[in-house]
Amino acid sequence: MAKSVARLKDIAEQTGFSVNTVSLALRGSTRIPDETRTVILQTAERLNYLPNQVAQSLVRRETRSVGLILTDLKNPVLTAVAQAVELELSKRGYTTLFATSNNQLTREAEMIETFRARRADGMLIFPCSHRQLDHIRALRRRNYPVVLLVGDPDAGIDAVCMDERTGAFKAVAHLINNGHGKIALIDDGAAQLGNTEKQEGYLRAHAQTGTEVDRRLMLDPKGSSVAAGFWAMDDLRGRKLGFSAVFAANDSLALGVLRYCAKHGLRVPEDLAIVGFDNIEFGEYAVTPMSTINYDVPRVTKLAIERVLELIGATGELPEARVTQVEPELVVRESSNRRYSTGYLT
Amino acid sequence: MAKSVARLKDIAEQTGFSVNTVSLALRGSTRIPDETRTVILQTAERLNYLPNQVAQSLVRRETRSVGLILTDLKNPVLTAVAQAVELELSKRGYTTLFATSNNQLTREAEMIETFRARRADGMLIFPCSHRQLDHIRALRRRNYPVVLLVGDPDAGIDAVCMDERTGAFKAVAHLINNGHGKIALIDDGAAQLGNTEKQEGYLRAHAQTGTEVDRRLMLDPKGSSVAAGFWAMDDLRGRKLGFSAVFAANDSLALGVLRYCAKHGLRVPEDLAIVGFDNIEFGEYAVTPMSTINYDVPRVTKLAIERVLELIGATGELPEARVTQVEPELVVRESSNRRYSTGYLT
DNA sequence: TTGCGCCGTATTAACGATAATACTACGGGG
DNA sequence: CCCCGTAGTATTATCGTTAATACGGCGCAA
Repeated sequence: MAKSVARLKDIAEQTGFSVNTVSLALRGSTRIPDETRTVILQTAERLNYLPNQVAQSLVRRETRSVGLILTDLKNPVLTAVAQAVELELSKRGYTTLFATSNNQLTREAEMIETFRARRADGMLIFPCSHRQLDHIRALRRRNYPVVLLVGDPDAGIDAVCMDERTGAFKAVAHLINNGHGKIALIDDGAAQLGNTEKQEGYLRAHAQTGTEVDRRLMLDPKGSSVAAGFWAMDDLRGRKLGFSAVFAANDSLALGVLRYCAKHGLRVPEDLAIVGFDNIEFGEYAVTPMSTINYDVPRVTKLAIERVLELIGATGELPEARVTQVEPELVVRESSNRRYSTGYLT
Repeated sequence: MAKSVARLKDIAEQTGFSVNTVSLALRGSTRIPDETRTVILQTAERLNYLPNQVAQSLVRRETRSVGLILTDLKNPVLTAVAQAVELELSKRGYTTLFATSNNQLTREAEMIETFRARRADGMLIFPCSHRQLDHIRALRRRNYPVVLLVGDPDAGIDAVCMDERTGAFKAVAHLINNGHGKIALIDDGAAQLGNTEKQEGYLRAHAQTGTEVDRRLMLDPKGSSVAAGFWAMDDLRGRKLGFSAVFAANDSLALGVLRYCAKHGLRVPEDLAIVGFDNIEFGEYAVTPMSTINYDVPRVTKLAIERVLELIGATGELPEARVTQVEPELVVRESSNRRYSTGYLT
């Protein structure tokens, strides 16, 4: 805390009024005549007075702060969420407390406790597992305002998120419609953390079109960096199963696949079609512009913040949990804009 | 703030001890016998007690929080800084208050005031202008611990940062050594905000090698997105000045240039050599891997946090401001790994 | 038996603000 | 001429915690 800052008491002493009068004057009470107010305001200005929000929080029993817990900032779309959340909250007079869980459940739980101790008025959480939510459910049960940024409709926790299942469905259906029969899936998280939404979309697209799934084409890249995508592609080719398209769970992975193709002389989309997820700028401006599923950051952010502020404003018991899933759009670019024609990769 | 949480008083009432005894017991004082402590701990557990950090902050006169103000999260390197800072601070028991200035000086000043009102123990700031620092200097003069993440050695404010001047120098010298004589500079910020470090490095490299500078090859892309790089390149080519290399102030811009080349059939590095800045993964794994200047995120983060905690820990007057510049390394990849041989672009 | 020390716990006063209530002087009405 | 309302300001309690000090009782030594 800054070494020695002016308090109401200091202004009181300098002006000869009581602490309470100073407080009232600074807050613009009508009970204080203009003359008195002017003296007080000038003194406050001179002393560079700024109300101590810690003390205010204590007495008002609200901190006007919201905790934001993300898994990781390597994914530019999470970054965009972080920035949008901060901007929107600050417009409404809230400060953002920020943390990343690094996809570790224990750290996620720790950060939740930290924010609870700091009495954040509410929290926005991108949980690392979409299934293991007991610690968060417990929070909600104690009437703590929480909004998740991924949605399990049955979790009993508020959520605002992209409908990943539908997004993945659209991506894979698009590939199938373009004549692809053997489509690889590069998706992390499904295995350890149970984040299976995209996988489910992938499977459902196959099912609805009567396309057979080769489960050996489904691969967990262990991470979601560009490098992970590169090595996932390397791994897939090593399996010699033949495939003509890849759906990657995010654009970083997809760009890794693209880089692999460039390095090994595979043409995109002629030899391999690629669709990513998130619609980051690096995909749009890749040397082969990347087809993808758009993540509607502004909309998700806006709805999530509105919801959490609604919960914060609720008196007594929290209202029933509500899950809002935003329908994602397919964005077709060069990396998948052709009907399948050449042979399967081997 | 969560609706109704257990307080020391609640534990006191349930156990029959006084508030103070409970407080001492929970903090592990030796004056409390084990028997008493056990009862109190169990009750605390049962009531899901968590100390109210707001109250603690008030009485301890420190919040154990640090404000982090960045310009923008579109640049992945700033993102990486944000994540590293948060992780490192949380290891040391500090919470990160987070804000972005969107490169607006007024918003930067606002966020500083917000954090000051919240009594953040210190601040780490990526200022939007490296020159207009009066508002920050004023903070420091009032003994507020601040560390900048860009360094002006003469600003009288602590700073830990990459030596951008030297970085730019290395990049441009590398291009000149490879035989390039006409090198474009794509660098935002220099014009409006006075962030001229990279430009200075660019000029110095020319001066030291006796290479003439054509100032018409220096361009402000107005922004630092991939798109901005793309259009900057478009603009440059429209000038018909002839040039064989580009140094871009960050990798996003450089990737935009790369995309432009792909779209217009220019080979990289044969027709155009490109060097970026920051060393982001998307550059490393671009279809033509991008030469760049490495931004040593872990080192900058570590030093900056150490310094701000040092300032926070200082008693009385703050020590003399100290500016630490980390020497950046040139990373040569495919986008510039050839001696200049073909003709100037026109 | 008296007194001293110490152990365990309670009481009181901060921290910096807000909020409810209490005073004081002045003016107007009965 | 006195009482009452009100404008302007002060006093006091409160938020949830920590810190300094106070207190009561017991054991032990003189």
